[in-house]
Amino acid sequence: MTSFSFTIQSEQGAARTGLFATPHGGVETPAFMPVGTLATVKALDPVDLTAMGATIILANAYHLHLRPGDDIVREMGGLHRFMRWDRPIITDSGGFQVFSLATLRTVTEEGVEFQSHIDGSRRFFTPETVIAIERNLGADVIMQFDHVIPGRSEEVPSRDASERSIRWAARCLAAFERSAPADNSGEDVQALFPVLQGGIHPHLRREGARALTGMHDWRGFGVGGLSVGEEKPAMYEMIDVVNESLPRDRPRYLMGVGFPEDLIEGIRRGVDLFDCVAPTRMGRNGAAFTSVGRLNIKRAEYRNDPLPLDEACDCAACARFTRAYIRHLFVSDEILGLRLLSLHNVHFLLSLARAARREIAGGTLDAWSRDWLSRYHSKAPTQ
RNA sequence: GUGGCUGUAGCUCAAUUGGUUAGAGCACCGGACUGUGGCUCCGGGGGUUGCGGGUUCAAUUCCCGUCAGCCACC
Repeated sequence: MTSFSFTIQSEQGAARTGLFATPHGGVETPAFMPVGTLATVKALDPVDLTAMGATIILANAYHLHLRPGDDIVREMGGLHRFMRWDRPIITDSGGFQVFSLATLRTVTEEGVEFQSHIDGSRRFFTPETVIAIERNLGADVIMQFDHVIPGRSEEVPSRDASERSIRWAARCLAAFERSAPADNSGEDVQALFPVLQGGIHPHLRREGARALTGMHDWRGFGVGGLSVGEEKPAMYEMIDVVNESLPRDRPRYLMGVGFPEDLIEGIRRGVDLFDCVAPTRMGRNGAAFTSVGRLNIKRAEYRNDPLPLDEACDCAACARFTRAYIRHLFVSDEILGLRLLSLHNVHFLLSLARAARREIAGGTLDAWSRDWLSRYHSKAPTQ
């Protein structure tokens, strides 16, 4: 198994299971990747993540460049050694920050000038500087610098951002190839993924896919610019379009998604990799995913509830703690509460992806996902 | 015992010196969060203005009494 090979193992409809190989080990797909923007999945230890079965996590080049600095990370032996995570890592480029920190940046063809949200200093990011940062960080998969805009954008701005992202993909690729290890045994220890943009416009997605696939034999593809404010049906339609437009034998990474229902819908449409802040962010804000829907642990009704968060869950939090206790922790602002809900939510998405892999392999994905969604939307995790 | 000050939402305080339906922050009760703000945002419930009288078209506001807390002085 060579580095970054992707082997499809079973298929059902558009959905598939596979094995994505990296220098730090293989990733069974479809997979959910917990987000560790600052080289930490907030509130969780790598030991926790390993125990839950996480095989790959995401970090962020923009944030780590600002603090502690990608030079520091490199000096400390790279991201894996720095944070003590020896399995695969992907770094996002900062393209999403072009969207999320829109009030703090100026976009030009050359690149993006950010005003640091930490100290106000001005930092100019280009496809070339971002690749240098991601080389220093040393993740297995690195994402191109792209231009993300709001999901409901009209055709003109969508085309503008999409075409700029394609030009930046070419510049990232050139910088990536220039910086490939010289003493090589032939193979780069990192893989660069482009990011397909195009908003909610099917023809822009198709044109973008054609341009990217014609540019290079990429090891995988990011699908970006979704889950950024557009309606869910539009997002699902775009996933369908992308699934038909991208090469079948490469992993497809739907960036920033998602909620449990989005994982199911994405997997059914052929997505292989997901990342999302939802489990940890919502966990810190008191929301737990359960098999019968979302549960807000701060609600008064759980004050004396002896049940676990989710009776169908076998995570470390559900195995030991009651809703009443975790609610108490939240109401009292105790940090263990954040940790337990983060743990539970990440476990929830990891086991959801695990279950989906099993169902695809067994050819039962359709019925299973229908039942799963029906139960999830059935309301009332109380009783 | 005498004099003074203060009593408004669970808490801390507003209310243009008598003028619509007494407001705000926090707390409480709900909701939102998708390539990360333990952030933030959006809704909601809650007051016989210590109590009892009086003056007035109108009282949280002025007057009398009373209760409670605090301060000062015998």
